[in-house]
Amino acid sequence: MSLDHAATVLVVDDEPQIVRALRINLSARGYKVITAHDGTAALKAVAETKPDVVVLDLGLPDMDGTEVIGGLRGWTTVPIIVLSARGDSADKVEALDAGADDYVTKPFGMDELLARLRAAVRRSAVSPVDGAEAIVDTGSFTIDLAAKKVRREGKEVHLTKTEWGVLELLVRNRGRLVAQKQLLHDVWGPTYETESHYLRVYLAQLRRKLEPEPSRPRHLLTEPGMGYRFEI
Amino acid sequence: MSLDHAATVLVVDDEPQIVRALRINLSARGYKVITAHDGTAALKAVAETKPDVVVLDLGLPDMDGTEVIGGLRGWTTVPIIVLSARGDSADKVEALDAGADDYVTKPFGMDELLARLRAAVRRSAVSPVDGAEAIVDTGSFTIDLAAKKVRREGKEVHLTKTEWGVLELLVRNRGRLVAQKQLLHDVWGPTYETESHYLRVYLAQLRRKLEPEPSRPRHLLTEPGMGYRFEI
DNA sequence: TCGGGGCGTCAAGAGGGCGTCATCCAGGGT
DNA sequence: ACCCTGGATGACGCCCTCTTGACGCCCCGA
Repeated sequence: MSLDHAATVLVVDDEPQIVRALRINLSARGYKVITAHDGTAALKAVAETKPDVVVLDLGLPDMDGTEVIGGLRGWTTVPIIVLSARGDSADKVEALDAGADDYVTKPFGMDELLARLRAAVRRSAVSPVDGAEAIVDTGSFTIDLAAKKVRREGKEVHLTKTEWGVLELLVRNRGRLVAQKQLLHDVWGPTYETESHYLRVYLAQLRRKLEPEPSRPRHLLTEPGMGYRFEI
Repeated sequence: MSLDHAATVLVVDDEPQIVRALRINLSARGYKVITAHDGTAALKAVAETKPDVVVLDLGLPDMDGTEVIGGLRGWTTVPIIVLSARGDSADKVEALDAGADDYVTKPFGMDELLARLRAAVRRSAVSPVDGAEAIVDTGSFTIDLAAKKVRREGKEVHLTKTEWGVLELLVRNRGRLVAQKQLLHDVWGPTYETESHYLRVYLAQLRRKLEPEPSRPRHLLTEPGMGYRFEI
C-alpha cells in the first residue's frame, strides 16, 4: 500500500537537534515527517494522523517511554522504533516487552536507523491483506483506496478525514459486518468506543454524499445494535 | 495462533557453543528449538518445519548471510533476527534491506535477544487475522460467522442482535448441547440465567426465519429440560 | 384420568437505537 | 481580524426490537 517514499513518520523527541536531524534525513528520502515533543502530543498525533511508523525517544519530559508505548499498543499496531541514550539490557527488554518493535541506542548511525525504519515499514506494509483491489466500484460510486479518492458519476467527491476513515474501514471489510466499537476505536481512538452518535452523524453524511437514495442506502447498511456493513 | 511458549525457533549458526547457549536458554523459556549449521540446511529446515522465527548468524560456511535471507524472503515472511559479529553500519543496512527483521551484534545479551525474539514473534502472531472462512452450510441455510451473515435460498436473512447472539453460540458449538444457562449467560448476561422464556421466544423466531418447517426443526433442536443443540 | 411443568406461539407495550437537522466551537487559511 | 470548513453535541420523531404476558399443547407422573 503505502510505498516507502510515501510513508509518514512520527518523530517523538524533546531534543530539537535530534528532531531536526531526523527531519532532514527522512524528508530527503521522501518520507513525510511529523513531530511531537512529548508523550501526550505523541499519542494525540498518532490518533490523528495515523503515521506508518513511530520513532520514539524514551526520555520525554512528561511521561515514561513505556507508558507511551502502552498507550499506543492498546489500540494500534503501528511499528514503534525506540531511540534511547540508555543501552542497558534491562531498558531494552522493558521497552520491547511493552510493545516496541525495535530499539536503537544513541548515538546511532543514521544509515542504520533508516534501514531499521525501512524494515519496520516493509513488515507492516505486507499486512494490508485481502489481495484487495485498490479500486472498488459499486455501480453508484467508486472508491480508490490507494489514492484516497471517491468518484461519483465521474466527478470527484470530497470527503473529510473522518468521513474517509469510516468509509475506508468499511470498504476494507466489504461484505463483513463491522462492529460499532471497532469503527469508533479505529477511526476516533480507544476512548470513543461508546460514542455511537458519531457514527450516525457520519454515516448519514456519507450516504448523503454517495448513495443515490440516501434514505434507502444500498451500500452503506446499518445492522441495528451491531454495526455497519459495506456492500457492493 | 502460536503462543510464545509454544513457538518454534530455528537457530542457524555454525558455532556449536552459540547454538548450545541459545538452545539452553530458549528451551528453558518454553520455545521449541531446531538448529541448522549452514545456509543450505537452514533453507531446508524452514521449508520443512515452518518455524515461527529464525535466528540467523551471518557467518555461515557455505553461503553469504544475505543470500540466505533472500532465499527465504522469496516465499515466506517468517521473522528473521540476524546475529553477527560485524557491527558495521553497512552490514546492518545490507542485512535489513535484504529482508531481515532485526540485527543483533555479538557479543549480545541473552536478555536482549530474547526480548527482540518475543517482539518478532508477537508481531507476526498478530497478523493471522481473518484466516479461515468460517461458513457453515446446513443445506437449508448458510451461516457466515466472520461476516455475520445468514443466507437462505440465496437471499440474505436479517437477524437482530439477540437472534444472532443465540445462533452464533449454537453454531460455534455445533453438534453439542448448549445448556440454557449458558445461552442466557452468554447472550443476555449473568443476571438472566433463569429467564428461559427468552430462549423459547428467540428459538421460535430463528426457526421461523431459517427452518424449512419451523414446527419441525431439523437444525435448531430442543433438548427438553437441558438446552438446545445445532445440527447440520 | 387428571394435573403440572416445560415448551411453542402470538400479541402488545415500552424502550432504545437510529436518522435527521440545527447549533456551537475550534483551527486553519486568507 | 475574518471567514469557512469540519468536528462535536443536542433535540426530536420514528421505527424496530426486546420484553412481557396470555394461552394452548404435549409429555410425564400421580
